[in-house]
Amino acid sequence: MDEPKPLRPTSEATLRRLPIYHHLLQKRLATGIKTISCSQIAEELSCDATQIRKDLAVTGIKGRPKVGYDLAALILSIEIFLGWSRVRKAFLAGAGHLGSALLGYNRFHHYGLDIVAAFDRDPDRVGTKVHGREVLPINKLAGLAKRMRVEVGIITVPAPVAQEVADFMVSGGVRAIWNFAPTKINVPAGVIVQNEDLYSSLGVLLQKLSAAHRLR
Amino acid sequence: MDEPKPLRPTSEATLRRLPIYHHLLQKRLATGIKTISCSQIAEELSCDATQIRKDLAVTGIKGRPKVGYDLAALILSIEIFLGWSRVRKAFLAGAGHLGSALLGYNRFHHYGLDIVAAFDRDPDRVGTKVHGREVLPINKLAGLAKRMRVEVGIITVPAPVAQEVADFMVSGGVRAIWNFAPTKINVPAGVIVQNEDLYSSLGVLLQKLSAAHRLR
DNA sequence: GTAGAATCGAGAAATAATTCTCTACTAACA
DNA sequence: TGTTAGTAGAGAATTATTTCTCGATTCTAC
Repeated sequence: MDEPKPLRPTSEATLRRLPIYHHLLQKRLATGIKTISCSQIAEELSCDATQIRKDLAVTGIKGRPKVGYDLAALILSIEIFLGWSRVRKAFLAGAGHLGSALLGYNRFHHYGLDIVAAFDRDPDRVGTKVHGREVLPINKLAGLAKRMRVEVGIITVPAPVAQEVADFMVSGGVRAIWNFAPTKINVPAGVIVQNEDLYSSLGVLLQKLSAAHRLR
Repeated sequence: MDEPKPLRPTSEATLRRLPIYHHLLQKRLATGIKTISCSQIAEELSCDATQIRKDLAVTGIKGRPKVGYDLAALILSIEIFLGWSRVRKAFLAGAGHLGSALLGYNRFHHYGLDIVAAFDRDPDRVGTKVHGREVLPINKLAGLAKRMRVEVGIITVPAPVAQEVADFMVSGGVRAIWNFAPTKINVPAGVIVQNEDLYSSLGVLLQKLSAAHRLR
């Protein structure tokens, strides 16, 4: 079980598809089947079988001709590759609507993430509980992150204060930031930022809708 | 002001970047400046100026050498291209944590979307109000969508019921679906689906974090 | 005016991603 | 014990995307 040693990092497109396969595979595992082939996955997701084969290859899994992959082994292989097998502690900053929704996702720990505390600047929110986690004042974030060795930060504050919050996280030793604020945040080299801009998705959706209108 | 006539549809990568430029441009507009160049945007977002120039070109905007683009015109050009200038009605299905959070976004109508009603299957939720919108029973969705000429559907229900909800939306004449459920939904040709899988984003983030660990 | 610096825009080159093709292997079946 | 059909895996070909290069344009300063 030697780790794949990628000279170049895996492409973002592949990384985004792996969780989609994972969802499907788990659904299939529940039905009791033991193996699955790329052609079957491709059929189900209406995409190309070769692409799936290449995607799965990055996780280091080996399949057998005429049979496919061992389902349980494949799921595990994806989980290990994506880093879901080791649960990492996360702090969430911004206990508004979206932040609360994320705190309500109680399956994140199956996907490698444990949101251990929430932070907010609003004194009315501080001290309340959201889905079982107490909301702490934002100025405690950096110190606590360092003490608790928190690796991941989640930003759900408004855009104008996102950079400030990111700076707190970085100074607390956070190594990866999941940024839901629609703004660029600057971090030192080595800190990973994953932007999650709802307006970008909405833009894609509505542009396609507009383009479809235009064609008729 | 002739529309750009793309032989091929604009790439998803470009569509995703346009809203990011839009955010920055609006921030700059507030400072009172009148024009902006690709090099300035590139500097701010730490990316390539040529890429920005090509991205902006798809909207049909024209710039002037040595000056750049007229800021207000550029913002408008992006908004028109993305379909944000015409507000479309949307129904949201699934008034749970995430659904409520989306209903709380009160700026969507600036981005071409007006969520006019929410639907849910849970009788305890039906009849309550979430951020000013009454929650209606899911079996009314299709009929109302047709009557109100709703064009967009937002799915924030659990994965196992996502397909069923999508079918309701399609039968109600919805032409584009924003799917937050981590599962594939099947729709007839011509209906646009934009998947928004949080677990995919999380996968990207955590894999990069794991890979960074492995390198040390 | 004229020179120089900055920028757009278009096409070429380089890079990355996807899809195609072929070979070798495995299981089921006659 | 062949024979056949289905599949993984590797590499080639194709396609898409990003980056580079260069000429044309326009503003600023002298």
